[in-house]
Amino acid sequence: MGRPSAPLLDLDRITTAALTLVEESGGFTMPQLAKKLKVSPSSLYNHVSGRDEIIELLRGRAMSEVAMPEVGVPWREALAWIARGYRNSYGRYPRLIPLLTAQAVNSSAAFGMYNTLARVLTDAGFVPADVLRIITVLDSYVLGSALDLAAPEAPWLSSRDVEPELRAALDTAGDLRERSEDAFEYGLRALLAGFDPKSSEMLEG
Amino acid sequence: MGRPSAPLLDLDRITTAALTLVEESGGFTMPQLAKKLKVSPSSLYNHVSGRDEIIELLRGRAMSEVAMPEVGVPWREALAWIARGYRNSYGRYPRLIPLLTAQAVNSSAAFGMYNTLARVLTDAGFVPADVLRIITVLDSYVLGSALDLAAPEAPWLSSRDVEPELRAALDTAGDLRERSEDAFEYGLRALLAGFDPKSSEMLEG
DNA sequence: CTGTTAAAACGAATGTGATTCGTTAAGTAT
DNA sequence: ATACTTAACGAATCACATTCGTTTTAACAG
Repeated sequence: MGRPSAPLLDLDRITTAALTLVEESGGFTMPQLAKKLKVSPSSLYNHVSGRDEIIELLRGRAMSEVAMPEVGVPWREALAWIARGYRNSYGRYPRLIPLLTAQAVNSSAAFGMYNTLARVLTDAGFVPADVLRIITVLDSYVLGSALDLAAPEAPWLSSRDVEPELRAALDTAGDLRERSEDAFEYGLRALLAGFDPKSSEMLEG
Repeated sequence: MGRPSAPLLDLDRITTAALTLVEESGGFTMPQLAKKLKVSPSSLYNHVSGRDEIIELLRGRAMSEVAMPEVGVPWREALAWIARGYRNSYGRYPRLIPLLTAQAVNSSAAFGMYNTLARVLTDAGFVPADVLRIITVLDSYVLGSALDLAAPEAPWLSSRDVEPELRAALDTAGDLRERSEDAFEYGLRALLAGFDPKSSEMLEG
């Protein structure tokens, strides 16, 4: 065939097609991706170094939608804002999470967020050690919540060795998205209430 | 060769060898596994249905070491105990996490833990909806913390677009294991302090 | 224009990995 | 002993990621 008049591929189209495949089937392969783009698998290598780079593009796409809070808002609100944005960016594409966690992070998209978090927390009066702790905690919590969202519904309902207390709890549940969202807000409230710059100052003198 | 006098394989040996490979190299393939067991790849299929079953065996192995708290301990202590045990069971084999999160859960090992959590929380006075929320939150937090532990050290140190507040926070950090452990305890304390059966009653009654 | 270079597609080939199948030999129950 | 099952093997299949050599065309320099 040779080079076409108008390029058939670019990073944006590749990313979009890959994301569609991931949402549809929970994964993607190079042949599938090529087929969706009406192109041969080897053509993809004219634009990306390999499959791993496509995964990093997907990470970037997911992270690109996280908005930072304005300056001046109270620190708890700022933290809540960032955490929600971070989680929502993953929540939009839940089946992407297992792919992203299987590979080391190469996207610099996360750094803007970490910087903002550090500034907000420092201004709030937390000592540096606690700033690091809180950033780590929020990061873990958001990622874990996103994973929960990606989990299948099944295990909660299937088994028969469920005792009454657990049964009662499970019976209050709506669908996965709703339950996950609800639990996320509940835990976020608890976390933020548990963070306290006062005790941070006291510990270090 | 034909059938050997003493069986060369069993589930335990397969699981142990796979776990060793995962810890050494972050993953395993059937040929690698077979080689480590001095056996041909196809022989493995006499004992397991496929690679996925081996991953479930690994999940079971990791979970088997979680101890439940005695009855009668205050609910916050009981929760902390379970959360730590759950996390440690993953923390022992950090490189296993990405494998486990990439696949749906089939192991029933988690149910004992969920049942215990539900009983403890119900006895503490939480309404069923909050019981479910707290279980979900703890599950997410522990899994997220384990993932954090599996992450590579690199990204924190490499980049140069790190602002002063973040820089100061990062400079307080020891090695990954220590930092992760420290942050986990910090967040767990915050979470537990933020949970309150009193407000649980008020909202519904 | 015209000739050169780079870009972007292709098909064929390679190597690895998971899994299946037919065969063989050793244990086990009748 | 005979028949059945278990557990190994080697060969074969299929899917996938990636590389390479080739071809066609776009962009550009003279």
